[in-house]
Amino acid sequence: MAKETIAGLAKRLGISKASVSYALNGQPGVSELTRRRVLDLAEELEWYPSSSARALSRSRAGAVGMVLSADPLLIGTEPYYMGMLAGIEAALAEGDMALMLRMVGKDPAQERRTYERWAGEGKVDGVLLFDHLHDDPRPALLDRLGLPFVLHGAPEAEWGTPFSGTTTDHAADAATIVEHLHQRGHRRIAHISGPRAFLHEEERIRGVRTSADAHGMEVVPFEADYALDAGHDAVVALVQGPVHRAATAVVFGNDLMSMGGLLALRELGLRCPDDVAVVSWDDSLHCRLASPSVTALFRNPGMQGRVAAELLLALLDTGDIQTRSMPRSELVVRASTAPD
Amino acid sequence: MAKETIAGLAKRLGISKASVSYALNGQPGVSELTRRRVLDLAEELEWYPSSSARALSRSRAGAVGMVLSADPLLIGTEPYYMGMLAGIEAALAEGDMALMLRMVGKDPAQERRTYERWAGEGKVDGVLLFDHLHDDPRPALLDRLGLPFVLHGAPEAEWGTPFSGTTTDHAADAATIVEHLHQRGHRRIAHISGPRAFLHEEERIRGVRTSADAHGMEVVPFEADYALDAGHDAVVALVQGPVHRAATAVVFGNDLMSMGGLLALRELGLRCPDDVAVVSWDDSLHCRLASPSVTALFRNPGMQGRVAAELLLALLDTGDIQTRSMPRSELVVRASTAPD
DNA sequence: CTGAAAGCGCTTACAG
DNA sequence: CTGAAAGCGCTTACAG
Repeated sequence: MAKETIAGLAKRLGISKASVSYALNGQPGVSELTRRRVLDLAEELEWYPSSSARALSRSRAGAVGMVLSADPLLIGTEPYYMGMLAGIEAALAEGDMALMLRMVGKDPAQERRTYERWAGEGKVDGVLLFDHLHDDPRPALLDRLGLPFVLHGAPEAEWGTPFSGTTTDHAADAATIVEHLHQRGHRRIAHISGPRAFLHEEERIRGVRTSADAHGMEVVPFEADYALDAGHDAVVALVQGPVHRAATAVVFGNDLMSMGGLLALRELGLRCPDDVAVVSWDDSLHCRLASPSVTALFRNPGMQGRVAAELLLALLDTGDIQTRSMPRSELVVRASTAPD
Repeated sequence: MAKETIAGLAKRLGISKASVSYALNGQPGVSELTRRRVLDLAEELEWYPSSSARALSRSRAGAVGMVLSADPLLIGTEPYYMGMLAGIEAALAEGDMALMLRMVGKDPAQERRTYERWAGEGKVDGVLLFDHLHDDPRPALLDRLGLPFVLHGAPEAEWGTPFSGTTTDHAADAATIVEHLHQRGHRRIAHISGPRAFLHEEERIRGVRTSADAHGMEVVPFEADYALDAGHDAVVALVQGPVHRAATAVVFGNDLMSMGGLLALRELGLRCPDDVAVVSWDDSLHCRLASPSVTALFRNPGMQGRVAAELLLALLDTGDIQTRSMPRSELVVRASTAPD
């Protein structure tokens, strides 16, 4: 069974290749009857047009790329990524786009070379970008490479972004968390953030401070790196710091750090939530299973991924640059901030 | 800057397209000097050959596919998949192959259609298969489609597999677990497995029974579905069963079920490990963080993924069908089986 | 070692 | 609405 081609179908049906192509692609130029005959034959033969031939003649790869550039260890334990991936993939599949996935370590050079190569080879039609950095070199790079992209989870920008992306109101999320803690009676809180190199962490830090100020609360900021140990060590450092600054609640930038923090509290003989309450900026099974279970912000990674992918599809289709703001995240209140 | 092509490079260098192609692909037919000039120019121009043109003329996509067909919720919370994915991707990247990822629900029809389409379109050169089933229709399907594949985590087969794959000695893993429990003094254990539809679960069940028999231990098998709640409910059912069959240790088929089991024990007022010890067939952060922390089998998903990908690369390259058996997994002993 | 040419399997003006 | 033809950018015998 030699591989069928469009020429083969045309011959079988006694029509031209062009007609087969038009029929296949839902374009005008063929009668309904002919179209049906083509479609039926393709289905009967279980035949699909060659994606590489199509890509070559259309100058369109039919795929979008995604580089996961975090520490593989972190990625593996961060349910956030998988949830997002599922959402992205679902949206892309609906838009008939394949997902090309590349995992590189925390190596910016590798990520850059991947984009250069993808662009040069025409391997993908666009890419999804995460974790917007200060002076992020990637947007300029991708522009230069002519590779369309969507930026996921960018802060709500005052500076009129010249690119597509989903935006999250991190200040609103911060307010949700801070207000919850205020309501629970906390007046001094610590905020263990992820690296400030990420724009969203800057925004969160600012948001927490602003909201705390508004409620007459004090905030101790602390920069960490999302790892379990980082959360642990941050708590140890905080507790061993000057007593007069002791916080009664700690907000962690992700679920892993929250878990590390919980371990540290236990080691230090502090009880949660009685001595120190805990909130995680990401929800996950870890938060649900921990004891005490951890109050967490549900950011709906699946939905966020889906929307980002849809923006990219739209960008590729129509060239429309647009931003979509994500709905405010919901706080899932659990035992770690329970009123005594 | 019009997109460069091989013809452009040839003209710039005053040589033929063929020479450029030979130079690029490390094939004989060009002088070293010419080769260098071509390579240097390509690098200077930051130029890469079009992947679709290459794919079309070579009849090779330069990508392999992977369908994740488990429940998205499960995938998101199962660190096993991400670890494996990282290993796979690393190996593929080294072999200059792209990874095409597709996530479908627990819908066999969707998975099948994905393969049909990938094969028909020539979108991927091969696929990676997981979770070998009883009477698995996929190998025959892929053979019919002419899509090379590697089966990951197949049991050590007596029946001379006609296909490439990594094999795991599940009986040996079972022995590791059972012997550990025997040593800890347990004589009656329960084994909450995943679905028996998976060959590896059958093997594990058999292995546990064999090893238990050898040590004069009794086993209560229980089939579940890997979900958190399934682990929970299984424990409840076991505990509420006939008293004379009460087990002093429970082996869970994965980490999620172990967590569910732990929750159930707590609800039932049973202490772990004092009343009931727990072992998980997969290690993960969950096992490390749970209280008590859970003794678990470390199966090294990253390495397994890497090997599976390497087998696929070899298969695509040379057509060599081979199996590679994975090293025996290591048991990470933690509090859930600690001697009192 | 090099050049001219056919071919991979589609898409898309263009003329009828 | 249909057919003949060029073109997408490579690879690969083939003849020199």
